This record gives sequence, structure tokens and C-alpha cells, in this order.
Amino acid sequence: MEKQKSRTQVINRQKIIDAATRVFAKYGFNGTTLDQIAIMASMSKPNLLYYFKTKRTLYRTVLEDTLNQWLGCLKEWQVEGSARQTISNYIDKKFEFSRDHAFGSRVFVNEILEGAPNLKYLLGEDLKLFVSQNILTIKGWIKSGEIEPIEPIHLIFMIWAVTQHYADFSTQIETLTGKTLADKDFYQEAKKNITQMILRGVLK
Amino acid sequence: MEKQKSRTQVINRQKIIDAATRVFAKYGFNGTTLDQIAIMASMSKPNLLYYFKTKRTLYRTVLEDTLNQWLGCLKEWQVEGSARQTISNYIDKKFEFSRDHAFGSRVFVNEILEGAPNLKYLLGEDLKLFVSQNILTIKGWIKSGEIEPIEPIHLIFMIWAVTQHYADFSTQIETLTGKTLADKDFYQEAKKNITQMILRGVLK
DNA sequence: ATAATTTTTGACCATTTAGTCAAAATATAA
DNA sequence: TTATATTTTGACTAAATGGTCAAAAATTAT
Repeated sequence: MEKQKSRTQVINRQKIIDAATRVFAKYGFNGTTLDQIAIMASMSKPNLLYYFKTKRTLYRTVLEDTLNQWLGCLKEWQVEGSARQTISNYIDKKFEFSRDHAFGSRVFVNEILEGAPNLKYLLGEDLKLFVSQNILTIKGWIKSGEIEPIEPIHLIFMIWAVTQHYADFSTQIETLTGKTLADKDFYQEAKKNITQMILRGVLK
Repeated sequence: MEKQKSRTQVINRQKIIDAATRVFAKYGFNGTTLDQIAIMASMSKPNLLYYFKTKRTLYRTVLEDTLNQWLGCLKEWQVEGSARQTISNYIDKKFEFSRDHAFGSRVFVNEILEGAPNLKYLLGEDLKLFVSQNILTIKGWIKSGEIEPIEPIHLIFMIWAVTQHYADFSTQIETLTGKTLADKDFYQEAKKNITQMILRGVLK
């Protein structure tokens, strides 16, 4: 039986999670200090620990929240209409999501780089299921002759790779192009170009 | 005037750099401890500090080494023959490189996630030059009608994104596919599929 | 062999960090 | 208003961490 959370509880927990997401995104679990998070959440460290008993608990919460948001986005994606429409729509959604959840995306990258010690079991279940369903869909398109006979998993990886690249490497992209992710025009152009290349790459 | 380095110096410095690359790749600068590196390099911490005065010095050395290797790989890539040949050859080289230098690649990712505080000036010079040269080459292909009129920078980003994805996310890939980067067949297949999709995506 | 030099390390220090705790401040209920 | 429960924090602790140092061990030169 979970204890009912007061208004303050809900607000402050969220404030902490938001702050923690930003700091963990930059420095990973080991590289992040509770002081950094506390400062970013505008509260004292003991107060932070009043809401989350340990650094690990907080980190796990951040990870789960992030993964759930991501899976939510993926599940929202419905196979509707042609391969062209579906893939185009998926890239679009993933691009928007990566921009709006860039910090979560980076927490995720950090976790993967560390060998995904807190995530392996989650990856192995929900995500695996999602991927195998997608593979079936893509195989269907290949059979019906809608797209080229590529190995589906690599199409999926390619889409993930590119969309995440724009979220995770924004520093590099900014240095090289002078453009920010917040630059609507640049981001739209990126999305358009990538979508065009991927669609041409697989459609028959 | 640099002091001439003894045989022991050269060997041990390299041993430390190799160990440090692995640990920094996993945990980033802040998340890595000198003890971890010392243990991985099979020596005591004071001994490690005898070769590199501070953690930062060691980290900078690792970063520079990595970046130079990467730039070396990029520069090795010559524009020769058709767009198809050149792009195909580039993807191939980048794939091989990403696999053989996966740890360096991840150190790089960590640095970028932290906002590239030690790297910004380097990125802004060598890499920027390289990119602008490549953009010219690609624009040439567009003018001559060899490839579709895409914005060159996004083609470059796409190639980087995908090749690095296989190096950086190997944990995720292993969980989802059961295949390792070391699995020659799997890697070859990945390379073949990605190359095919990208080439089809841009060639006229 | 022995003197000079380089390499290695145990013991140590100052600082940082995750986490505790009792008490103060604040909000809520009576 | 007063009693009760919740929230907040200053002061603290134990462990970890980057770095020092003097002396020991090993290597090199004479």
C-alpha cells in the first residue's frame, strides 16, 4: 500500500527529478553529486534526501521515468497507411521527442555507456518486445514489395541513431553549424533531409 | 625542449593511456577515479601520478590522442572516383574505425555530453575545416547531378550518427540482437545494410 | 662494484561526497 | 489558539578521492 502523496510531495519530487535529469544527463551516475542536483533544484541536500532516500533511488526513478516516456512515444506510433507514411511519421515523432526530451535521452546514453547496469532487464523486456513487433511490420513491407529487402533491425537502428544524434550531440552540432536545436528552421530542415534520405533509401 | 622519453616511460605512459581510455569511456571525466585507472593499468596510484601529474592532464592526453586518431582516419579518406565509391568507402572506413576504437569513441561521447569543455577549441578548428571541405565535395556531386540535392551537412551527420551508434550503443545492440560487435558476420551485415540504405538515399 | 638516476610505493593529507540526525520552521488539524 | 504532522536545514560523520612526499627498489652509467 503506497502512501498518498501530499501536494508538496508531488511538486518537490518532480522538481528534484527535473533537476536530477539535467545533471545526470551531463555527468552520468558516478560523475554527478547530490550537491549539484540540490542546487539545481533550489533546496538543501538533506531536504533532497528526504524525498529520495539515496542517490541510486533517485537515479533509478529518473531512468524509469525517461524510459517510460520513450516507450510511451514509441507505442503511440501506430502502423497506419503505407510504409512511406508510417516511416515518415515515425521519424517525425522521434525527432520531436528527441528534441523535447534531450536531457532524458542523454541520461539514457550515459547509462548505456556505463554498460546499462540499471537498465538491462528493462531493455530486455519492453524494448525487445517493441522491436520484434516492428521487425514483423517491416518484414511485411518487404514481402508486399513496398520497400527494399533490407534487414529490418538495421533500419530501426539507423532511425534511432540519427534522431538521437541530433539530441545527444547538440554541442558538436552547434560548434560545427552555429545552429541550435531550438532553431526551428534548422531542426525542420534536418528532419526533412533525414526523412528524405531514409525514405529514398528503403522505398521501392 | 621536450625531455627524451625512456623506454619505460613510453611503455608505461601508453599502458596508462590505454587503461584510462577504457575507464573514461565508461564513466566520463568526473565519474572516473584514479584508483580505477591505476588498477586497470596494474600499478599504484602514486606511480600513475608520476607519469601524469594530474587527472586532467591524463584526460586531456587521452582526448587528444583519440581526436587525432579520428582526424587521421578522416583525412586518410580521399575523394576518388564516383560519389558512390567515395561515400561507400567512407562509410566502410568509419565503420571499421568505430569498431576498432570503440573506447575512444565513447570517451568522445562523454566529453560531448559534458558540453565539450576540453574539446570546444579543437572541434572548432580541425574538424570544422574538414567538414567544410567535405561539404564542398558533396555540393560538387549535387551540381554534377551525381546525387540528390540534399543539404550536405545532414548527410555527414547521418553517416557519423549511424557508425558511432554501433560503437557507442553496443550494450543496447547486444541486448536486443544477442550479437556482439566482435561478431564479424553481424558487423559486415550491418555495414552492408547501412551502406545500401544511405547510397540509395542519396544517389540519383 | 658502486654511484647516480629513474621508477615505484606506503603512509599521509586536505577536500569532497553520500548520507544521518536532531532540532527548527512551516503547514495542517483540532 | 493549540496540538500534531510534515517539511526543511545546519552541523555532523565516515568513506572516498585527488594529490604529496620521503624513502625504498630497481635500473643505468661509470
